[in-house]
Amino acid sequence: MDRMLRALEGASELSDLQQVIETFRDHFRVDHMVYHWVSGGGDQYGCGTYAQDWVQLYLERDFLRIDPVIQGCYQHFHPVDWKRLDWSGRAAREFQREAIAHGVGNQGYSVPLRGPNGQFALFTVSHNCDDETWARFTETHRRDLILIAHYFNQKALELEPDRKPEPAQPLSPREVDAMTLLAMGYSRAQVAQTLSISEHTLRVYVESARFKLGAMNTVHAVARALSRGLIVI
Amino acid sequence: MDRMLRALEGASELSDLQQVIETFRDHFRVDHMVYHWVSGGGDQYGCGTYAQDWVQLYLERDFLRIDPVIQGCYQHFHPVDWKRLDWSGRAAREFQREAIAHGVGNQGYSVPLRGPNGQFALFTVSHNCDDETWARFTETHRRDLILIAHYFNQKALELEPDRKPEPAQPLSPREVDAMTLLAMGYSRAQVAQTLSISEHTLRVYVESARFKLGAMNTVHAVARALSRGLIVI
DNA sequence: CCTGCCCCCGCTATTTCTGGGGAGTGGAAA
DNA sequence: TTTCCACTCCCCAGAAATAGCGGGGGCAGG
Repeated sequence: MDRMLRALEGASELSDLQQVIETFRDHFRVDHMVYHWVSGGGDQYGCGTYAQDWVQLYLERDFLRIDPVIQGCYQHFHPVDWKRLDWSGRAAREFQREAIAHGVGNQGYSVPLRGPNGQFALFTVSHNCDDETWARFTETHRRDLILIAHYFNQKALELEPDRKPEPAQPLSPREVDAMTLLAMGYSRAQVAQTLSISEHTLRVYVESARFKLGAMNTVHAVARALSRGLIVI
Repeated sequence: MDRMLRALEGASELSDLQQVIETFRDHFRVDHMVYHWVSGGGDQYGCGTYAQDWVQLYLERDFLRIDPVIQGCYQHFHPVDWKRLDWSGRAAREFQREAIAHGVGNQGYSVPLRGPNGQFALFTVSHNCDDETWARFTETHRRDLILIAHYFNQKALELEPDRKPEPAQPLSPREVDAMTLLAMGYSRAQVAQTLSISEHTLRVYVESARFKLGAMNTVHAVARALSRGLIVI
C-alpha cells in the first residue's frame, strides 16, 4: 500500500497514472478501477480499466447526463455504494443494463472528489460479486480507497496543465455581496436596496464581476462564481 | 490511529467532536488542531483547541476575509503548509502577528475540504517549532491528517442538519439541457438554437425548471440547479 | 507622488428576458 | 385504457438586462 502510494506520488506523466491504476486494481483484486474527471463542458478526462468501447459509448451517448453515479456522488461527501443510489427511471435502468453488459460489474463504490474552481471527479472501483462480499470489501478498504482517490486527484490536477486553477481572479467584497444576493434570487432592485446602494452602482459591480470572471452575462457570471467557490449560498 | 478514527465515526453530537479533536491533538503532540467550517454567509462553525478569545477575535474582526490560510486553501486541492502561503500584504502580516500572539503557533498545516453545495472547510494543525521539525512532522503524518480531516468533515456534515442538501426535485432532461447551457453563458437565442427548439419552448423549460427548483428567477434557478448538483458545468 | 483598485453615483438607448395566457403531440406509467 | 408528463409551438406587454458614455473620493503599494 505504502509503496504503491509512493509510486503514485512519483508519477510524472498521465501515462504513469494508467500503470498505477492497473497496479492498484490487481492489488485489490477487483474488476475495475477508474478515475473520472467530470466536466459538463463535454471535455472529460479519465483513466482506468474499463473496456475501450464502454468508455467510447459513454462519451458518445452523453451518459454523464443520466449516470446515477454522477448524480449521486455530486450530492454526497462520503464515498457512495452504487446500491444506495437511485436506479429507478427508465434511462438509469437502461444505462445500468448496458454498463453491466460491457463488463463494468454489478457492484461499485465511488469516491467523490472536489477541487478548486468547482473541479469534480470520481474515483471508482467496480466488481462483479454478491452484496455481502462487496459490503465486506468496501468496509475493509474504505480508508485506503479514500486516500488513493485523494492522491490520484492531486496528481491529475498536477499533470493536466489546462485544468489548473486559472489565476483565480478574486472578486472584491462588494462584488461578492452582489453576486451572492443575485444567486439567492434577489432582483437587482432588491440587491441594491439590501446593499444600500443605487441600482446603477450595483450594475457596475455586476459588470466588473462579469468581466473578472470572463462571463458572457449575469447568469454565466453567477454560475462561474458559484462553481469556483467564490460565493456560497 | 484506528481506534481514534472509530471514535470519530461513532460521534453522535457536535460536542463529541470537540473531545475527539482534543484526543487527536494529544496523540500528535501538537499545540492545536482545529476544524473550521467556512461559509460566506457569515455563519461559521468550528471546533478545535484555539484559545477562546482568539476565536472570538477572529469572528469579530471578520478575519475570514483576510486570512491567507483561507485564501490559499481555497485555491488548492492538496494540504497546504502555512509557510508556502502568501503572507505579504499589510493585513496578512498584521493578522499573523496577532495569531502568534494568541498562541496559534508559528507553524501550520491545513487540509482543504470540499463538500456538496459548495461547502468548504479546513482541518488545521498548528504548532510552535522550527521549520525542520515541522517539515518532518508534516511529511510523516500527512496521510493520517488527510484521513482525519475527511472523516471529520463527514461527521460535521452529518451532525449539522441545516447544512444537509434538500431533497432535490429532479429536472427533466430537456430542462437540464436548458439550465446547463444557460449556466454556460449562452443567451436564450443561442440555447434555443443549440437545442433546436424555438425560443418560446425554451422559455417553458426554464419556467418549469424554475418552478421545480422553487426559484424566484432564472439566475436563482441556475444557482440552485448548480449547487444541488442537478447540472454540471 | 502616482498608479491602480475599490467604492459610489449619473444618463440614454437598445436588446433581452419575464410573466401571463392557450393548444396539440406522443410515450410511459398506473 | 386512461391519465399523466415531457415535449413542442404561439402571442403580447411590461420588466429587466446590456452597452455606451460620464463624474468623484479613498486607500494601498511601488
